[in-house]
Amino acid sequence: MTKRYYITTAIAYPNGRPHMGHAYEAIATDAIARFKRLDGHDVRFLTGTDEHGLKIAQAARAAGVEPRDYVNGTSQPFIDLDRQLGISFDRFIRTTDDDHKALCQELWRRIAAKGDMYLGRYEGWYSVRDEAYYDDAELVAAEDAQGQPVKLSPQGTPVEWTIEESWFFKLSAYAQPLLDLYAANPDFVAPVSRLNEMRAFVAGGLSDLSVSRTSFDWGVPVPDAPGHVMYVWLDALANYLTGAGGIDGEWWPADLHVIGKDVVRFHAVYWPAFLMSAGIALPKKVFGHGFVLNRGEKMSKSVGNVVDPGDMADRFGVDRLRWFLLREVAFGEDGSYSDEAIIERTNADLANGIGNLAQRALSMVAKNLGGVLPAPGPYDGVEALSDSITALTEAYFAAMNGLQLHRGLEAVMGMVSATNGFFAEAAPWKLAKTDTDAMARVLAVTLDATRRIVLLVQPFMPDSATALLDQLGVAAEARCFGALDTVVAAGTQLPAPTGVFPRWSEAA
RNA sequence: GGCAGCGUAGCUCAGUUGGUGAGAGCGCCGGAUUCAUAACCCGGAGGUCGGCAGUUCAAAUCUGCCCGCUGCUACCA
Repeated sequence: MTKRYYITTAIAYPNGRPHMGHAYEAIATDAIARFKRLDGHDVRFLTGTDEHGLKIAQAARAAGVEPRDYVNGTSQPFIDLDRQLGISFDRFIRTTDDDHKALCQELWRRIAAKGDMYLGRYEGWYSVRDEAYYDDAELVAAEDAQGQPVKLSPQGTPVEWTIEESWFFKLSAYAQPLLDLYAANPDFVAPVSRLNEMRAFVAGGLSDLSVSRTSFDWGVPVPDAPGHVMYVWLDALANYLTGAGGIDGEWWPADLHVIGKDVVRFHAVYWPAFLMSAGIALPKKVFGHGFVLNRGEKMSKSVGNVVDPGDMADRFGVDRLRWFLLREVAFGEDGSYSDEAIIERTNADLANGIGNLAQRALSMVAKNLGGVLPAPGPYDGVEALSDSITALTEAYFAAMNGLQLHRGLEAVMGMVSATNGFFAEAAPWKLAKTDTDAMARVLAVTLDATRRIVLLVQPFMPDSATALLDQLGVAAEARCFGALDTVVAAGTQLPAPTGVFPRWSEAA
């Protein structure tokens, strides 16, 4: 029976254009999904957009269109970006999808049936103009026409203390169950620093959660409660169930929710509490990745450093961008990107490293052996190389299974370095003049090491890896990790080699 | 304010329970080489291990204080 693996990204809020953070999360999650597929799992990969809520309704109104039409337009760029970046999702869910809305209501009914929903009052500073509540801390001090001090919303509109009817979820009842969950399964939230934060937060006591609103209607209607729409997070989190095939979906529970560090609480506290209440299994793991910053700064229009990830991919190439983000940024930590850093990193790793390794060995086979792949055989350093490759392959799998994507690539680069070292030491270009049999063996050993390297790099750079595997004569059915030890048969005719990773020069 | 973490070569970071002269990658400089995408290979320079004071025969590694940074959280107004 094939192992199954259900992985998700957070769903994006399409009230603007996708930015680098979306691209980063999609790429990282895609790499994990591809890794699992190559590792023999039957994978379900879900991503999408979170289309309900007040802000969308406001944006639609500002644009003079219906919310539904508005999100039809704004979710499309996210889909387009995913396709451009080679994101191998199985479903792009939109919370406005009919099956999702039905599921939300079913989830609500289950929670209500458990007795965890009650009607109460939600109080706060409300701006009629904005149709929004604000925290005390968000208000700004100002003066009215009489010079009296008043508080205004961040938009400068008047606010008044307002009480509205709201359904509440008995989150307070789940503090201990959540603490038990963290204790029994310390891997539930990663990195561990996030788990510790959640534990501290929950240990401090939980208040019940307001999970419906009557002040706007762009959301999923609460069953049997006219005028109420669901709290957007309840709606949004439920997408993982919808994407699993329904409330008792075949893909549930999820193996991994990949999310940004800013929404860890929703996924590590609220979500499991909702699920426990509804009597549904919990996801296995929640991973909060860091943010990628443009030259270490948050993108902002005033700083003028807003970067369109699609433009970036066009300029550098999708695989270069994917490689950079996953190799340079420690997965789970914040990272920084810039043109210079991307060029430097990818030139070093891809052009000088993997690409050059493949090219130097392949071109010798082409020139000296008519492009016919020779058989590997003994030579000084072959065993040491083999040992090194084996150890680093293990390191790669350990890192990948532990979601240390950057460590996985570090191991791969170690393999590249070891292979280049072997090649330089054996100097097959000298053997070409003295011992062509030895030369052939050395080239074959080098190419097989290269084959292993490229196999492992597939989750990160699917297109480039495919091109390289074609050049290495690797059959389409011999590209999964189960075929790592399947050496390409000697005598295979290889195509004429062409560089896959051209060196980036400033002239370009 | 509380809790947690961090501050090590230009950059990103490793550095088990304190103990050979403090490391890796990238960048930089030099050498060698020519199969290859001026790449690869070899070597080198460069660090008060945030600061101060302690504990110890011995501290980047332990303790205290200080400075700076980050995350979570609370509160005042």
